[in-house]
Amino acid sequence: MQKLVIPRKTVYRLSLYYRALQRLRTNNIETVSSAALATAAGVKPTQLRKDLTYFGNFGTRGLGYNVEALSRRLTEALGTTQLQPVILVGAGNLGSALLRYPGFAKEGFEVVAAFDAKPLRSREKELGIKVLPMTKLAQFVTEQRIKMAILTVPGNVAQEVTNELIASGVLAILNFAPIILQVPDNVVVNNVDLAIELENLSYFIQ
Amino acid sequence: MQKLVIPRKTVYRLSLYYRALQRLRTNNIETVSSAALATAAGVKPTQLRKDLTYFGNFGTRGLGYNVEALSRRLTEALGTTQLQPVILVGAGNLGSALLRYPGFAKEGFEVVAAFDAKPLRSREKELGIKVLPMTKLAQFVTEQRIKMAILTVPGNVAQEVTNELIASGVLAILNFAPIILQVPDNVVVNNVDLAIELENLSYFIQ
DNA sequence: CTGTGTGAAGGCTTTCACAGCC
DNA sequence: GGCTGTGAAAGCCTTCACACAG
Repeated sequence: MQKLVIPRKTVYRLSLYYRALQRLRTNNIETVSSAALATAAGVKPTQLRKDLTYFGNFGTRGLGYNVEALSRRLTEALGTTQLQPVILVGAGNLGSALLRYPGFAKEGFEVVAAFDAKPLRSREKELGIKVLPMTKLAQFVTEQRIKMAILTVPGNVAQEVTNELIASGVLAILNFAPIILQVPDNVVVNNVDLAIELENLSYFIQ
Repeated sequence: MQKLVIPRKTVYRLSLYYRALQRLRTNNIETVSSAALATAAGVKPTQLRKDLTYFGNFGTRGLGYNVEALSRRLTEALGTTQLQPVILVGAGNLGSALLRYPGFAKEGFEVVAAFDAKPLRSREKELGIKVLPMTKLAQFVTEQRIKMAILTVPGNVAQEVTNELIASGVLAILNFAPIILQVPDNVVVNNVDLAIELENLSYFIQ
């Protein structure tokens, strides 16, 4: 399966489809048309169908898609079949909140450890997880073969921490720091910048 | 100025440029080349220049851009010249963290009120803001002419709350609920879905 | 007759190549 | 010489139109 051929945007939408399918599953719906699923995912039906053809033909003409089967195929494609361990670096305001956020576990990610320059912060409420000092970071990542990290450190140390993560073997970073991280080609970064999202909205309501 | 001509992606990148410019400003750098600014913003120099031409010519050939002037022009374009009041709906884990998050204020947004179905939660630590019951939402939005809202309610009530926001006059929503909101054409929604971002990363490290 | 699968067309963005100005 | 500004080309993604299967 040559996954390099699949457009980035398609991959992103696969997650949207998967989400929508989960809702259908909990409602015990067995079959869904591209029109219905597309609406739930916020895209056009033709786009949904086109996206799915990158992975094969799962639909039944005249009927639609089997929710269960399509759902399973998407987890395979996304690589979320087995639980993926993740670490979180920077247990400040945002970091702590994310540790308590149930959304990750629900989607198959387990935050296995958190790191902070001042690990004593952990007192402030059971986060349900150990907060380790930064000095333990490299060893932990290497030994546990961690591949994914959530980065919620201040912008001025983000690049430095990133370098350490990459040196230890991390391949994917979800970055909340308001900085463009410089990383080698084999490392993927997704940026979530809350202030920029607001700023962007602000443009459209002028 | 016909702003409808400007590509969405360009608008988004303007924020990145603005960010990078702020850093240069604090370092008292007066002039910057498209190459340097592009690197800081994570884009190609030609793209940066192309993006800027949508707003006019600010560069000096052979020299670069004046940091101060370009910076000012970008705030104008983005509509962040004056402080924009924002409300937050849903003061749970994530919502509370965002209330304490300094990033918004730093970029010119003031969260003027928070709303929650169970406003008593507010006790849990001074959030530095009143948490009002949902019953006060419509009146507040109307009276204060609020245009922007951050939505951090559970997915199953997100659409319902959205309808209320829109009916009261909100035009832009930063949505953290894992749902595609159905809104009229004159309303803008930006989605931030943390689980999907992780899922997306997971695909690329297979 | 309904709804998928898909080559082809269309539209949008990015990148190139180079003219133009300091 | 250095760096911006920009039409033109290339690339990418979305949408259309319709063949085809149940």
